[in-house]
Amino acid sequence: MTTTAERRERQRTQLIDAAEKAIAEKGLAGLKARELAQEIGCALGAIYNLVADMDELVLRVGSRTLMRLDAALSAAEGENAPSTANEAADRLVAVALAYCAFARDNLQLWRVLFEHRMAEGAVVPDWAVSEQMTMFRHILEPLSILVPDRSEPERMLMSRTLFSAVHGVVAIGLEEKLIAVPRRDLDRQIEGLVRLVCRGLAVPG
Amino acid sequence: MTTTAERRERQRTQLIDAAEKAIAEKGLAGLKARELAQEIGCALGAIYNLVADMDELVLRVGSRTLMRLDAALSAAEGENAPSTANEAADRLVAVALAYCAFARDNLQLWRVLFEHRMAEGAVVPDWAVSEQMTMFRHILEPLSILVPDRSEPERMLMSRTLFSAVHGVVAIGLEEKLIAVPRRDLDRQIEGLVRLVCRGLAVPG
DNA sequence: CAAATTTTATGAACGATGTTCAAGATTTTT
DNA sequence: AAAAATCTTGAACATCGTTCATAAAATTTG
Repeated sequence: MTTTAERRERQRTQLIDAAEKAIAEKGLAGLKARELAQEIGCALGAIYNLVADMDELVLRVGSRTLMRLDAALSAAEGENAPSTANEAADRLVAVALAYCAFARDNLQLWRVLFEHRMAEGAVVPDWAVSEQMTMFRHILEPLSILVPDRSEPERMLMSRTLFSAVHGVVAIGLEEKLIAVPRRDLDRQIEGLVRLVCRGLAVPG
Repeated sequence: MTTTAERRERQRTQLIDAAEKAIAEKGLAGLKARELAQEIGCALGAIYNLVADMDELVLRVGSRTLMRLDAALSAAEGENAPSTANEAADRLVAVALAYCAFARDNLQLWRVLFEHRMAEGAVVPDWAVSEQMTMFRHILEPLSILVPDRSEPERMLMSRTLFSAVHGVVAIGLEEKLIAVPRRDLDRQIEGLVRLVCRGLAVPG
């Protein structure tokens, strides 16, 4: 016997599945309430029993994307923690390249993480905000090898900066409004930037 | 006596003015055809005699934003060209900080440059694409002082990478979905990144 | 177990939106 | 001045997300 709550939860999952698929295939603008309703076989209005509005649906899809991104970066990190400066640099390069690969392979879903804006006046719920810090974690560990003399808050800020820099190169490299950058060149740019930063960090301040 | 063409051109300018103001105040989502028509005192349908569609209007506003951005970066460059590595680094820092300041002062308009997506199937017109390369120019000159041994195409790619990196820091720093970064901290992050890269470039390969 | 009550599902209707187009107003040409 | 070409108008259209009275279903109660 399936309770009402269970069925509802299953339907909510179906809804997010359908939304994820729609965004992946057609972008954020291709997310239509009516198509979702048809896809999961419910009435149009029933969607609003599963989520408050489309914004929440987009946030839930974004949450999934962040989870998968985190898993992809973790996979790129390999087994044991870096112990030398060279290993730390290699680790940072591997994570950065994994970020780029994920963005390329999940272009539309990845874009939603940064391009989506809430409706007028609405605020991003707490659970969605707290997830966002996940990504910096992958950079913090290698950094503590590279610059062990800096304080933890300093390294935190450096993590954010380094992540943002790589993110920028990926974002503009994958922006097809500009001249497209070939895959190899983009990877080279990213590796070059990360190694450059590591070299700069190695030089005494 | 004003010819029809002149009046039309004036109205087109009014339309872009109104669109620019609307985006600056309320963001891209606050751009409404009916409000624009009311603002410039014409019928709703008349807008489509001035621009093909809303996409073109957004591109024209973006073109203006790019012009102003270019002017802001030029102003930050000062008078004479850098001749030493230190001067080149200072120049790059100044340009990067000017980019950040412009983005902050023109947040909504600046965002449109990167967030706007054309309608399904539509392609970005050539004039809009060619404008986009403007920004890299401000970085190329200092780079030729910093790394005179690299080839011009190589420096071109490095310009793009450095611009993208700074852009990323600014973009994520100004993203209010994440925890807001205080103005001073963001400026420090940017200066730190640029100086780090310059230091890395100074070290022999 | 049947009746009453609460909860849920439905899709037509609403208010916005960008865009189109037949018809009327205006300008230009003859 | 008449005729032709052009421009302007705003109602109408197609799509959106969202709401809500009503019907269906599930649950609680007697």
